[in-house]
Amino acid sequence: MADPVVIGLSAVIVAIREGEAVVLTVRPRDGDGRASELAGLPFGPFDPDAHRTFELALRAFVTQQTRFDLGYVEQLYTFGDRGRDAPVANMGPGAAPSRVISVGYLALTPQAVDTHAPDTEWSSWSRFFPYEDWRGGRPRALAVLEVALRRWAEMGRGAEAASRLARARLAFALDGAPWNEERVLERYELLYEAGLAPEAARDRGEACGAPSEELSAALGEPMISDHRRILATALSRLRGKLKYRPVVFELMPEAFTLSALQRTVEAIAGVALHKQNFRRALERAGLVEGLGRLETDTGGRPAELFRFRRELLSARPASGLSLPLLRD
Amino acid sequence: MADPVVIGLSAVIVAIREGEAVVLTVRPRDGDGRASELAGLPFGPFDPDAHRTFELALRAFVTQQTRFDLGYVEQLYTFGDRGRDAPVANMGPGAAPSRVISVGYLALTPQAVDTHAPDTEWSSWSRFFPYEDWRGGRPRALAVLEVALRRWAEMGRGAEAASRLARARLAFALDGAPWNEERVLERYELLYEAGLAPEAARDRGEACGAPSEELSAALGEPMISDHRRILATALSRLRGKLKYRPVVFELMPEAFTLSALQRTVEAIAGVALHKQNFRRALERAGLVEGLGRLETDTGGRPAELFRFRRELLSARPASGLSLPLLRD
DNA sequence: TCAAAAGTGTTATCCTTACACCCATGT
DNA sequence: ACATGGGTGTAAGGATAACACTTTTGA
Repeated sequence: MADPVVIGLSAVIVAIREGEAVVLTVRPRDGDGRASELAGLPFGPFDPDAHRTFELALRAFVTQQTRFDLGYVEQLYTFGDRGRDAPVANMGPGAAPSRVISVGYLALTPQAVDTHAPDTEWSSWSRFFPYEDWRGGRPRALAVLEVALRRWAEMGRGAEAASRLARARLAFALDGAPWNEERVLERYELLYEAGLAPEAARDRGEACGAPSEELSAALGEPMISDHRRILATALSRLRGKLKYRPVVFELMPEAFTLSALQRTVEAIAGVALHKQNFRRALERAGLVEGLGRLETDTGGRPAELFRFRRELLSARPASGLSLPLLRD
Repeated sequence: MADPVVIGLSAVIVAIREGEAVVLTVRPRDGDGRASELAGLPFGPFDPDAHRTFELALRAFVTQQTRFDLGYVEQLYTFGDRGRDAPVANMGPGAAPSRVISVGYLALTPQAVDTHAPDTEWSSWSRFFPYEDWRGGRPRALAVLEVALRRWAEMGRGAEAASRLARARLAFALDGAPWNEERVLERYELLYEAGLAPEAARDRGEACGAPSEELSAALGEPMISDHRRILATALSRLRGKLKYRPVVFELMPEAFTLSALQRTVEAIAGVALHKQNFRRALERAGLVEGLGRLETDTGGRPAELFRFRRELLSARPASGLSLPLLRD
């Protein structure tokens, strides 16, 4: 009756490095030891006999695979749709399973330590989602995508065309629609549905009709199997959670300046924030406490160092940060 | 290496009935056809060959098991910890799997139709979580739990005692701490950890030290395997989501009065709301549109009927409702 | 002395909260 | 007439968004 299934675990491990949000990626090797062309997330099979919980299993294999110790971890989503490439985990020569289900996890860490593990590196978000960064104003990639999306919309029959256009407008802030930074997954899925994301053609088993260099760059780099979908899910979740839970601090060192905190929030949310209003909101929330010490090498006037009042986590329905947008 | 695992699907199907939030429960039968003493959620094995996605599989088995068609569905969480009873799904006489992983889903439906399926019924939340309903002020069950929780806290050694007390205070609004309706899962897990929830003793394989009638009633009815945990996850998610996505409307009929809408929100959130402010917030959000028609059998002045402007779902970053609390 | 980045003050506006009151129907 | 529930107005206080300005360092 119900066939057994193999469970895989995938980890989106996020850190901040030089003001950019980065993700730990790997290049898995095939049987002949050749590294894959595409990057992927750290992933591994879940062995129910060896581990009591998913989370323990995840921590174990990530440490083993990337020599990296996870801190904050949360479950994201369980991906099980057919029609997407199954992860090619190294499961030895047992009976090949008919289906791989993967449980995605989001992990946050305060320092993007170089792991020196083979085939492992920190990659910027924008490598995979070049259109998600609005810190410097509307990203150029969007102009390129807009053309392709409109063409796709026009190809719809009857009411389909209008509906496609409406969805594209909303997701990608076309024709003056407001940008919503949380809808990362929606945008990725639209690009997938429109057949623009290279993964779509690959999953259908078709050769992709090589898009222009420019369009390829605007779409971002594809990843192994459904890993870019998992990454999009992680970014959506993280951008949303930022606002109602104090998760940013999991990405910060013990002591930090308010500007560094703001740059971190901006890197995650992909939008520029209003300095004073950001600080006022922080202060009102009481999330942070001055240390009296100063950071001197800021390039200008020294900045006071602050710490997250971690004790609040257990002491209050601690809320997240508001994102006072900076208009441009 | 990685042993295969069987995946089960569980559904928390929520509706509103006579102003109460209700959940579809079943009483599974064992081999001899005897119905279980405990209620459970509808659940079934996931057959990867028969179904392309989890969601399709879920819809199919729920319809088959309860004769009920699901509308709104979202994935909740994937539960895989060892140490909790595995669901006893009817999987025929194949090789017994070593572990069952269950993917929980939340479903919302506008009418609590009687399904007339055998062993299936609509149960009020409060049967399983009597302390979660603050609509009529602080629930009496909390006074009973408070005594038991303080006893548990005192049993901790050293700093453990203080930490237990602090956690209990926050989760259960003791000593003047504010009530946070979203922390349903946290409360359930605290009761489980404290050994108060009957499931805890059962999972440890111990006989439970029969608590008083009164305490039992305050703790709520236990469920099969980890279903009460799944239910708590669902309630937490739903209470949170209410505030940032217009999900309530999935529980309403096409046309409804504003009071009925408010009663629905109150039933889900378990708190009483301020009428005028609730309406003002609704109006500002523009979520709802008057139909001009009136509902006459209200018991007083007839009320105008409204409809949810469903077109907004695709047209805007539609937000949820604010919960303007009514203080008492 | 100037650039660069830190940090402060102030205002108009909007939203939230809280109060009290009027309206239309059935019995 | 009155009980019951539907529906409205308005003012105080707090949060947000937007403005421009001062301070402290290194080069």
